[in-house]
Amino acid sequence: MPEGHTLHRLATSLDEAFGGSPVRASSPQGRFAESAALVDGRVLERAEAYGKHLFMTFEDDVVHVHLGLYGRFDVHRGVPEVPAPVGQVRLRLVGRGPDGAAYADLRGATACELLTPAEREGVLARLGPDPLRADADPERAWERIRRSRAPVGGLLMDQAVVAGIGNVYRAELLFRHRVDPFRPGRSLRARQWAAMWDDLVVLMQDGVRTGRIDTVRPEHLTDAELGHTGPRRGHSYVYRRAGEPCRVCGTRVRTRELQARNLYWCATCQRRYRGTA
DNA sequence: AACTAATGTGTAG
DNA sequence: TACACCTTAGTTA
Repeated sequence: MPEGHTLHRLATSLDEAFGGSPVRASSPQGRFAESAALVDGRVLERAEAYGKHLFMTFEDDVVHVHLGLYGRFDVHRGVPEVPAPVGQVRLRLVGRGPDGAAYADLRGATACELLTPAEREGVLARLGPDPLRADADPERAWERIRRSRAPVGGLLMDQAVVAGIGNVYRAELLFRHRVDPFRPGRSLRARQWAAMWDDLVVLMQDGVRTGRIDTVRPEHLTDAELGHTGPRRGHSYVYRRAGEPCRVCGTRVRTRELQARNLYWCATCQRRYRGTA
């Protein structure tokens, strides 16, 4: 589930479980063993997320994690005893908080590496504004979008334009604003981008709160969906709904590969752009 | 039990 | 554009 909201959730969770205290770090799977040994027993000062990147700071050593497509970092707090690792655990952190023992297991990540603070800045320099950070400047994203001939559906996935958007937020944001994903960035208007950004901030903050991506307004949910209680996947307008009827107009949702990722959209609600920009 | 697809990114060609 | 990475949830048999 790793889009930006997942990483921000994770940073908070790691901070609460281990922040400010010494942690034991190890790599049961072995691929991060040397680096884990370097931070083992030291104080985790803080964990923070920028877009889909996670940084855990131990003085001048920064553990940089990127979950990629299928990585997970599961944090367990208040356990009576820390269990033996199950499966391929790249990095395990163990600590002790106010509510007992805590441990976290990282598996399947694309990146788990030790960086210097300067290298961390290098990673950050390649990222666009992150809607989940209070200091994010949507104008920086707009400057790229307004000058680009590339399809806006591709621009939104570019982490140098906006940091933290993935395939789900991309598809859903475009639908909610009735924007054709193939429209060139430069055909958008400033006011439209401002509205999309504001919406994205709310959607992603919701994602941080709930741990899922829910983008469908209540009036567009079925009675069955409204009545359903208990854990479930987030609802979407178009993401992974290829061939199903659009929740707004009933047209079958379409899908197509764009830059090696599955794009979903409703060709009726997101009317084809025919401008000359 | 076997098989597929996946919320991502980097590299090679 | 293709695929390597390396894991799991969901589907099919």
